[in-house]
Amino acid sequence: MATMQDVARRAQVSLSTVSYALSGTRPVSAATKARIEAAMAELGFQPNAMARGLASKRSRTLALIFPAMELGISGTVQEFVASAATTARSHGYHLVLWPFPRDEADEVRDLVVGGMADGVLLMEVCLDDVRVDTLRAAGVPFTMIGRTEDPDGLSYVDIDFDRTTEEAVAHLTALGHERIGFLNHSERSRDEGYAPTVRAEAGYRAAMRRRGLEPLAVLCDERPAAGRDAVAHLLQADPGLTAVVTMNEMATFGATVELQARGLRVPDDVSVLSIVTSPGVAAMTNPPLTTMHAPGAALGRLGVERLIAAVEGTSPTADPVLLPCLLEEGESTARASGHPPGTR
Amino acid sequence: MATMQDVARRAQVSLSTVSYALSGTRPVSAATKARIEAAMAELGFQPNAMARGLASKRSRTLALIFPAMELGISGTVQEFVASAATTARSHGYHLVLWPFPRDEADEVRDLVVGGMADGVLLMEVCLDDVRVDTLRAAGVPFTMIGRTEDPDGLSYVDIDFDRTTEEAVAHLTALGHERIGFLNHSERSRDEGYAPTVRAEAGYRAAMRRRGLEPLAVLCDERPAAGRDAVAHLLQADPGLTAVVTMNEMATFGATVELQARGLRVPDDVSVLSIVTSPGVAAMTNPPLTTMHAPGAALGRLGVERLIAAVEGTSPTADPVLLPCLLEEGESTARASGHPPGTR
DNA sequence: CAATCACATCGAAGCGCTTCGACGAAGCGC
DNA sequence: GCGCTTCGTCGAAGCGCTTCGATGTGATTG
Repeated sequence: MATMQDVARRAQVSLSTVSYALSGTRPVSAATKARIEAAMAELGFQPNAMARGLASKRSRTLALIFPAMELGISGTVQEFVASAATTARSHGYHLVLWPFPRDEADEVRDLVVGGMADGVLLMEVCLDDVRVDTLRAAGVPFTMIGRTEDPDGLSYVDIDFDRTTEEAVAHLTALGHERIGFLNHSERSRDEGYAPTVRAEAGYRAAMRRRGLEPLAVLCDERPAAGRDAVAHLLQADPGLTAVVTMNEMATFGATVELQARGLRVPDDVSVLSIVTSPGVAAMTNPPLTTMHAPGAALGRLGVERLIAAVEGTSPTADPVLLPCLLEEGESTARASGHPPGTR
Repeated sequence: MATMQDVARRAQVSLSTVSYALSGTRPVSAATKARIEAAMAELGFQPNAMARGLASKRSRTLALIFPAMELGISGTVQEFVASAATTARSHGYHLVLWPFPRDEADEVRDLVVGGMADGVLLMEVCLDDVRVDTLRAAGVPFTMIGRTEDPDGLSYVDIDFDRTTEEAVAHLTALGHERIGFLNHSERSRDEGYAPTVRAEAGYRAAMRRRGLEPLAVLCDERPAAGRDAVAHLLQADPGLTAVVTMNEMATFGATVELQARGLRVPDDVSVLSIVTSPGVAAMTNPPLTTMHAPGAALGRLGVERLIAAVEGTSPTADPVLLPCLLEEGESTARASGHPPGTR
């Protein structure tokens, strides 16, 4: 490959001038710059990332750590990745996804210590996450997507589960619903400290209590069949249920089927509101779901911006961000039917 | 951070000896090596990847290019990634996922030209893929997951669609089925040159014809509702259908529902065989699907091994690999019912 | 018109590592 | 006891870039 030296010779300037022309670090006259650019084009010059990284002590690469093997990659994550990659690029960074099991915190740290990445975006953060401690101890710049139990002083972006569940319940009560169930993620996810499972249920319970309503929540595996069972449980606990908030896409598929199998029409008899939903999921059921979809793209952009701020050490520490999911009207929620509760 | 020079001083050896101790390129006495290792541990030494890369002209990184924003990341891809990452690591490489839209072939090339990666794993290769031409022209080592229309001379690993569809049809005919439909991916995927859509249908048709059976295939969007419509079409075209081979997970969910909605029991009246399936999908329907699941893990391992061979230039060009999907008995296929065709 | 000042450019010193040739000290056969 | 090889180690030369201080050149000023 052509080196900068080759370009310099060809453009009849010194090596350093080529560097300045490329980086804009110092002024270069228009004529010189034009010659340099011509030389680069003729030689098909491509700067060597390693040499650049060694000299500048920056790789201009951000590592998005994702535990590929452990949890599914949902549509939300895709929106997130696409937006994060675009944002990184517009700031002159590469965004790469680096697969690491959650327990390999040291390896993640060494990526940055060894100079392969300038900073780390941590996905699937759980309430108590070793990686956070390791990275903090090593002074590695990082931003969490999600947050630990006590994220004070850390850089993060996350879904605002309190507000999302509050708005979900508000949407349903505005339609006259009072007996509203909650279909959560799995018990396993909760036991592993998966934060959404915990935070969303807490938010839902609070939202119900604030209105003097009785919360009714079930955990449920991420399978359609489990969703059917979960609906059965909910209806057994309260046969007068008129609405369900779900935060479990696979289970939601089963849930709507089970409701219909029991002769309960959606939304005429029971409303279904799917929260923290991936794009495209709404269209997958019949009727199309009313959803509150996760702000994946916004989180991707904001997460990268925060990480870059941390890497470049410009802003002291940008404030954390909490974004609610956004309501998107489908056809699975409607005004509560007139049935007095429990008489159906 | 501590440098190799620091380690050398502390261990009272020269810099080069440290390097040899670390790489094993030249023999180092046990005593010296022990001192060096102690020094490294005390200093928390972590070699600088950029310096190493600059000096050795190798990044020891492989880039898995994936068009994140365009197609979903299925369970198969996850198996694939996990296995590829593990294999890469066991050979001393990092595997990173690099999100690039399919049309940014130049950027992909520049990753390697610029030294950020030593080679490229190309996912979601379609029949006519610009990236392949660009990479080949630049002499960049790469291996395809999938293959172009005419992949001669290129390094690739792929699903053996001919054998998979042949075995799918064989499985069903062995059960006495003769009227077997095929539920394919979407028309859009075919128009974009998505290879599986084309190859699987061709394989299915050939397998049917070999047996003197009439093929009946439909394209179908990747949504459950579309799967329901597709089944309706198939049954309209041949009301005597007793089995369906599906290669479209989302549509398969809808397909089983539609069959049951029409009073056709699975598998008693109609068998469903889902091919090129992700792990875990089988359990998502009722009854659990009989599947032929995609050999994601094997492809990941083999793909990385081939790429490393190309990068290191050891083997001339490892032979391409084609692997069939593996049959996994579920409860959605059974012996054809006794109905004379069309009399149901 | 000498002193001053931007501006554009250059040369050289690293960044932290790999790798090559060289070299001293043993160990060997004869 | 001599040359010879082998083993373990060292010093130095880069890899291709960024960046700092220095320098030359006109234009600007009192």
